Formats: sequence, C-alpha cells, structure tokens
Amino acid sequence: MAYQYEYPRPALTVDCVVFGFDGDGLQVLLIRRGIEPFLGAWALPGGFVHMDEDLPEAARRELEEETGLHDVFLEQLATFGTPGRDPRGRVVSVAYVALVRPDQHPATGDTDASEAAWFPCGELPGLAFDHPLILEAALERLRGKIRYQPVGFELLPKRFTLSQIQALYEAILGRPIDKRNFRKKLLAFDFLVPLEEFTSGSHRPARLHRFDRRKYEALVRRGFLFEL
Amino acid sequence: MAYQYEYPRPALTVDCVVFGFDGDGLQVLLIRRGIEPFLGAWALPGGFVHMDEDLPEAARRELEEETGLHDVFLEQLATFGTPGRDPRGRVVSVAYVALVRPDQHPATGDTDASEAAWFPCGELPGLAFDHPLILEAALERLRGKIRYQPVGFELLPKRFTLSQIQALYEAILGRPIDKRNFRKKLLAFDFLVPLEEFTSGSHRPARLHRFDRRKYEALVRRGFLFEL
DNA sequence: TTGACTTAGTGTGAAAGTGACACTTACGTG
DNA sequence: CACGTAAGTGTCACTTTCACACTAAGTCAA
Repeated sequence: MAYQYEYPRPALTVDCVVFGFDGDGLQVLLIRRGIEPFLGAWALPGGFVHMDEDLPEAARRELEEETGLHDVFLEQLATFGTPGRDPRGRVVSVAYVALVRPDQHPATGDTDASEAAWFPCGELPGLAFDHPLILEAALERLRGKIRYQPVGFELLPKRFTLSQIQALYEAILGRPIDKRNFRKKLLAFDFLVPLEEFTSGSHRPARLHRFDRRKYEALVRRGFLFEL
Repeated sequence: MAYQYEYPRPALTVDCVVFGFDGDGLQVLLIRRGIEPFLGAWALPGGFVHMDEDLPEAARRELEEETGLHDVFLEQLATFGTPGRDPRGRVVSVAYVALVRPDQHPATGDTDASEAAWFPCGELPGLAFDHPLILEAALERLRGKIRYQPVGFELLPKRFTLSQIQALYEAILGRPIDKRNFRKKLLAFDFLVPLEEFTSGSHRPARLHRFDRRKYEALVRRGFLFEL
C-alpha cells in the first residue's frame, strides 16, 4: 500500500473492441479472463493504465500483451465510468476501437497466459462488466464511420477483390447492396488501383485491387461523404 | 492523506466546452481560474470527479458550480490523458460538449467565486492546460454533428426565425449558405412549426418557428442526413 | 468433353435531389 | 413618403441515385 492521495481516485483502465473481417462476417476478438472478477468469462482485452503512459499507448500495450496484436489501427471510442460497472470498486475505462487486417490476425487461442478468440458479431457469448454496452457503442461508431470514410484500408488484406469490399460493407451495414451501383460509386473516388492479378478458386477469377494510400488520405483530409 | 492504493492512480477530471449562439457568432463559455496552476488564466469549466458520481453527473455539477448553468444538453466528447498535460501530475480529463440556448445563458461574470465569460470562437484568449486542444476537438465535433442532425434545438431560443437558424449554420460551418436552398431543405424535413408570431424591429418582421420535438426525434432515430 | 454450377463483371433510363440565381414584400426611420 | 434593410419566394439545368438482367470465365462431376 504505497500510494496515498488526499482525495480518493477511481482506477483507470483501457478496453479495446477489436474488429476483424474474415471475408464473410464482422468478427470481434475477445479474451477469456484469467483472474477475478468474472474469472473464466469472455471480455474485451484491456487493463490498467500505467502512470507514465499515454492512453493509446496503454491500449496498444494491453492489446499486445493479451492478444499478440501490434501495429493496428486504433481510435478512441468513449469513456465508461458509471459507478458500479466494476465490482472491485470505481473503475473508469477509456474504450478504443481497433481494426485489424486478416494478415495481422493472431491464430485463435495462441497467446500464452490468456486465451483469445474471434467471435462473429452476431454470436457473442455473455461478456464481463459493461462490455456489451461498450461493444454496442463500438458497432454504432463503426456503422457511422463507414459513411464518411471507407474502413477497408484497415480491415481488408492489402490486395482484395471488389466483392470482398462489398461483403465488408454489407456485413457492417447489415443489408445487401446493389453490385453495380456499389462499384460505380466506389471506383468514382479513384483511390482503388486495379492490379493485373486475379483470384483463383472454383469460379470466375476476380481482379485484385489495392488502395492508393495517397489519394485516399488526400480525400479524407478534404472531407468526403460516402453514402450508400 | 487518507486514501491509499496498491498501485498509483491518475486523478480524474471532467471539462466542458460550452457553446452558445448569440444570433451572430458561435461563443464559448470560459472561466477565470481562481487557484493554481494557471491562476488567473482562462480555462474550460471543469473539475475533479467524485467517487460516487457518474461522469455526466460530474460534468453537470462542475458546470453548475462554476457557471450557474443547469439543464443543458451534454454529450461526451473524448478523453485527454497525455502525461504532462497538467503540471500537478497525471490528470486524465473526460471532456464534454454542452450546448446552451440564449435563454439559459448566465449573465457574464455573475457567479460568486469564479468569473465566467462568453468569448466569440474566433477571439479566444490563451487557455490553461491543453484546453486549446480540447476546444479544437469540440469544434470539429460540432461541425461533424451538424451534418447529420440539426443542433438548433439546443442552441436556439424556443422560438426563432429561419434567418437565425441559417446564421447559426453559417457560423458553425464558416461559410455562407444560399437562403432559398437552405429553407427548402430545412422545411422539407417537416420538423419546424411555423407560428403566427413575428419579430418586430426596424425591418420586415420575420415569422417565428419552433421545433416539433416528436417529429425531430423520430427522424434522428431513423437516421437522416442533413448535408449543405 | 460437355453441361451444370457459381461468382465476376458490365450499362441504361427514370426519378429525385442539388445548386445557382433576382426580385418583391414589409416594416422602421428620418 | 422615400429610403434602407431584412424577409420571403420559384424555376431550370445539372447531377446523383436507384432499380434492374444478362454475359463471361472458371471449377467440377458425370
């Protein structure tokens, strides 16, 4: 008991909602808690903020420690601090949203101390603390974000087909999108580069594309709207 | 020195960016600090979070204590926690945006201990801590928010003219808007109720309107887009 | 080898929405 | 009663949106 303060202070944590896309549905990365409270329950990766680290740093550190993920897209979501949200006492948590590409995914369950696993957004297990609330807010944010900037950069592999990016949008928005209109609109932005490579598989090969990062970032700075 | 913890904890504060509209430009409510650090400097109203109160509660309490404002629209903005942002040590601050109507405005400088005053957004004094950063984020949020929901409800008096709401939009967006197109679009949403009352002054009287709260909220829930 | 299956890829036309634009109305003031 | 000032109002060209159906190219199995 080494730290004393004149007034009581809440504990401060960070939690991360990690979204991934497997080509079909949107997924969330959860960890199984190895300590009380909620021992054995699934929860968002996260933990206590150190005194000398910035908030995004703390989020990245916890993410790496608990899931092995690093160098991911990270964005602050909101802060949750209702008294009683943590049975250990007053704990305020700054929530982050992380987006990871398939090539960055850790193999499910391969981290040392804690167990981590991807869950489809629609089939989540019961979650510890107020994490269902945080997750709901994260989904809402993602649905909002996708309207004014393509999130494909962060969720798709470096090379992808137009069908993949459409499937991603359909997964996030939760409704089907017309193929021709979608492509027309997407290509009009001119930040996709068609490659001379094609998928191979059991059907007609699809042309691969990549993002033109410079054009995309220029557009984002100018502020653009991508409605569907 | 009554409170002891096994690990060190940051202090937790809330800060409020309070926007008002005086019919001409966008204003921000600031207080003059009565204690160190930054004694005598202008700053956002805010203060330490109590152990038993929720974050929005803390923001409302500090707002009332320091500016006399109550029952205002309040929305969480973001959390600022970079080490070194407060010279007293590690202090993490949850920032809120408040929108107040002119009829809720306190008279400038009328609170007891601290001095409060409205400043036009373009002519702000130097601010304490990282408050310039917070303010910039709040303005950005307001500009974003206005695109998908009219903020007039919270910033305009109960009865207002179409010219007033247009002036508000022009103040926030920082550019002129065509009068006819603006009215056409705004009225098409059908959440404004024309009243049989008119302004009086030295020109042609303008018809007053009010919001139809029910229709407005129904629209917000359905999600609508209000581009200009 | 060929036919069945599956996904990729492509254009048009009708309808709605956007944005530029100028004059008349109605009051207060001197 | 003339002037100043802000309120209020409609049209048209252009752009954007949305609905919609077939052909192309590969795999696989009989």
